[in-house]
Amino acid sequence: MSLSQSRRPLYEVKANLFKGLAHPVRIRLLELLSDTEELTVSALQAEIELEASHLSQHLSVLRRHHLVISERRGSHVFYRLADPRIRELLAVARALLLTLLSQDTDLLSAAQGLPEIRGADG
Amino acid sequence: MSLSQSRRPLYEVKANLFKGLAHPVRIRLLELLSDTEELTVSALQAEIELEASHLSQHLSVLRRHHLVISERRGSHVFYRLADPRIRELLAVARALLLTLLSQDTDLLSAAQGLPEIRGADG
DNA sequence: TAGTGACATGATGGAATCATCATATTGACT
DNA sequence: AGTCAATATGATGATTCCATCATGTCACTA
Repeated sequence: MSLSQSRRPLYEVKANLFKGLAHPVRIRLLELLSDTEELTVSALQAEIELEASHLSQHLSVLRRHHLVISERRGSHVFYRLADPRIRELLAVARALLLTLLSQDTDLLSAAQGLPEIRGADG
Repeated sequence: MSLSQSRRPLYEVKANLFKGLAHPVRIRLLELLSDTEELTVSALQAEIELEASHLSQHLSVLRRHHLVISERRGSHVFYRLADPRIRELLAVARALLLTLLSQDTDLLSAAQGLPEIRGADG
């Protein structure tokens, strides 16, 4: 079982990586961590204003995908990016999107009938 | 409605991008297109051995996310990457994964109880 | 314009993900 | 030990995504 993933073609693993990135809250969390090197859950929560358990679940997803590393020090848990390339990945994605957006202002608005954003009024 | 996406914070748009990438078949398609510049649906189908309509739906998703561009010439439809940065994005993702894999051989195997792969036996 | 090949779209059941709520664990302080 | 703050885990209904099948459209040829 341990190598079941490694045995799979790389694009399976890669899809899994992107799946871990495929949520606005998680993107936001990673970007916060891209800026600040290290943050506690409380600090993250203060930034994104999300219910604690909900935030914790997203952090859990990020951990499972090995995108972040958590470390408990005292009564707080500190999170940081698992690898600097993650920052790079987000940067490339941002650059790509800006290019696409400049090509077509409307871009993803039609994208799969954009699942309505909940909580954050657009 | 047209700018509803642009009005949203970039991480929403970015999550949407990653959502478009979050499927092994679509990753595979993009990688095929990364290698070959331009391919017909038939050619793609020959490579990935997928039911025509199923393939078409994934191509549809990629189109909606503006990741590929399709062009009909005669009785065939040609697909290519919408932007060279997409190739770059995949390359960064690959590099990141290789790093993570070397750090932890087991990597994503435990990731969210890896949704069993259907159709393609690993 | 009938027929065939190449793609695309629509509908449907099932799996996976998300948001919310309740509950459990861990550490600091008393 | 008891309590409170910080964080994580589990369960549930709603939404979204995926795979399969049936049908529809466009282009070429006869």
